[in-house]
Formats: sequence, structure tokens, C-alpha cells
Amino acid sequence: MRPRPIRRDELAGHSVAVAPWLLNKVLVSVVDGARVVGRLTEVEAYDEDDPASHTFRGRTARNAVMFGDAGHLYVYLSYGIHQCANVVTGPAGHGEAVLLRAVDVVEGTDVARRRRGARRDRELTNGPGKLCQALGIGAAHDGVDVTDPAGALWLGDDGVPPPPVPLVGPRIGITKGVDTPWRFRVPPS
DNA sequence: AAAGAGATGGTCT
DNA sequence: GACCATCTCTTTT
Repeated sequence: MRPRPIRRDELAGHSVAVAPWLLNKVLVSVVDGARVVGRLTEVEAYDEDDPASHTFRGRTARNAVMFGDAGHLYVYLSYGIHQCANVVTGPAGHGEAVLLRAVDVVEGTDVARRRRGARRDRELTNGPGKLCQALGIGAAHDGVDVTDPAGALWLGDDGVPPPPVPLVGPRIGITKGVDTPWRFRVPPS
């Protein structure tokens, strides 16, 4: 089954509303001729009025994409080592996005394994940096349009609905805004 | 199973 | 010069 591309207007809502809606959608990656598809299982919302957000202190060269149109990918380097990928939401001019924290690989497991090295499959894509490594996401993808199914990275809906009741909790790895429960997960089956 | 620490580099003050 | 939206490996229960 070929997933239906997600439209920009579906991503244009507030990050906190879009984040749980994105659960169980698929992220299709075609990088270096290899196709890997992951189903989103964990995401976090970030907003402009949010001390944990990169956009809290206003627009800079790094976070410019987050202030642009919904439906683009904001990629940044985390801890000097790992890439992290976010889907920009909200109206243009407002800095908000949804961090992609984890996926289940549903296609291209062999490619993901090769990119991640010899590791247990459970450790393949269960973190934002791991996910980017497995799907080949890097700084070159900052700003790509994830509503374009001809692009290297795009979001699709293959008919699996979001969980009716996602797990909700505080976000991970931040030092400010720790109590804001904007992390959403697909409950374990 | 849990806890601790090091790696590593761009971004912002 | 400090601060990270992380990961992995090592050490300790």
C-alpha cells in the first residue's frame, strides 16, 4: 500500500495538537538511493512561548526554518554528535515544531541496520539521534518539504490511525520547561 | 537494571 | 566560554 502524502494544511495547526495526530503516520526516506520507512511512535511538541524551545529567544540562523511555513523539516546538531529532526507546524512567522523521537522501521530494515551498525533491532530507531542515523537524515535536509512525495523525506498516512489514547508525559533531555507534558507516545501493543 | 561519565561541535552570550 | 531537545560504553548493584 502506498501511503497518502500528508498535506501542509494538516500540519499547520498548533504543535501540541499536531504532535499526537502524527503518531502512527509514516516517515518515508529515500536517501543515497535507499528507501527506509518508519512509523512514528514517539514525538514531542515545542512552541515559541516555551523556554525549552530553540525559538524561545527569537529567530536566529539556526532556527529560521522553524519560523517558516508548516510542513518543512528542521534539522539540527545535538550535543555536537547527533542530528535531530522536527516537523514544522503552526502558521508562518510562529516558531513551533514537533520533534520526531522514535519510529518503528516498517521497510528497509537492512539499510537501517547497516547505517546503525551491528546492534539489537530494538536500539535501531528508539531515539531522535538514532532515528536520523537510520533514515540517513543530516544537516543537508534542514528545510526540506515533507509534504512532497518526490522529496528525500516525506510524511504519509497509510491508514493506521493515531492511538485513541496516547501516552502523555514530560519531555526528555531538556533543562527548562521540564513540567510541560508535551511528549506523546504510541502505547506498547 | 541502574547509574555515571565521556565524546564532540555548533550556537549563543 | 557555557550550554545543550543525545548516545554509548563502563561500572556498580
